[in-house]
Amino acid sequence: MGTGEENSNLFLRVFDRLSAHYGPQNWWPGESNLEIMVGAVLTQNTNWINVEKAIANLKKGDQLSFSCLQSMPVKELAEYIRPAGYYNIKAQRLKNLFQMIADKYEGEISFLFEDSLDGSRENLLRVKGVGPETADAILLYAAKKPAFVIDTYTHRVFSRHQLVEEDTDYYSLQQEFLDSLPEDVSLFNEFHALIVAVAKEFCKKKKPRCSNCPLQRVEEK
DNA sequence: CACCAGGCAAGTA
DNA sequence: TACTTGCATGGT
Repeated sequence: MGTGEENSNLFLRVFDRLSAHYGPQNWWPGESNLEIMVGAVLTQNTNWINVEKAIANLKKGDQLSFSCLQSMPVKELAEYIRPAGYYNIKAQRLKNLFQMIADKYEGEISFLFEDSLDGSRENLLRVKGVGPETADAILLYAAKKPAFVIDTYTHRVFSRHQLVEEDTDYYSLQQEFLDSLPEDVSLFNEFHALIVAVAKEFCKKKKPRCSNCPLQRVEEK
């Protein structure tokens, strides 16, 4: 990957451009699978900086373990995660997630991750508050399974560069990535992180700065 | 001051 | 099915 040669696969060419421009992203920040899972819920429609504050609160109170979080009243959890915004609903969503792991995987996160990709995704999606992006983020970044994460940035960057249809949906867009990329967890990990990096610099909603974007004319072979 | 950030669910028509 | 709205703090 990223040999410097221009790749004939358009999506891999995008990856090569971004990889050459930005270098390794080292996602996902988080010291444990539990921390990554919690972060995946907390970052819903929320700046990552604020998620880090919420996680720091849990760590400071020595509450970042499955048993602590599982037994903690939802109202108390909400106070710990307050800086991440939407704290009441996110506290309930985290409780829903822990309850599913308790019910279906004996309270062991490792058992969830030992399940098949499709099986674990189904159970994650059944949790109220876990949608496709959150589920795939947990599967890719915590479980290290080949689930390609789609987010608003992915859609914005690729449609703005006219690499995909403007009105595509989550699963169609994800399928395009799965169809054109080798099934490689570290590639999926890095690619998603690189898309976020380029979007933050060049593809903000309000200020589209397209000059000097590393993806200019990537569609031409 | 307005706008946005690594979504999701529920309500409406 | 296709919009719209609530959820909420903190940075620019």
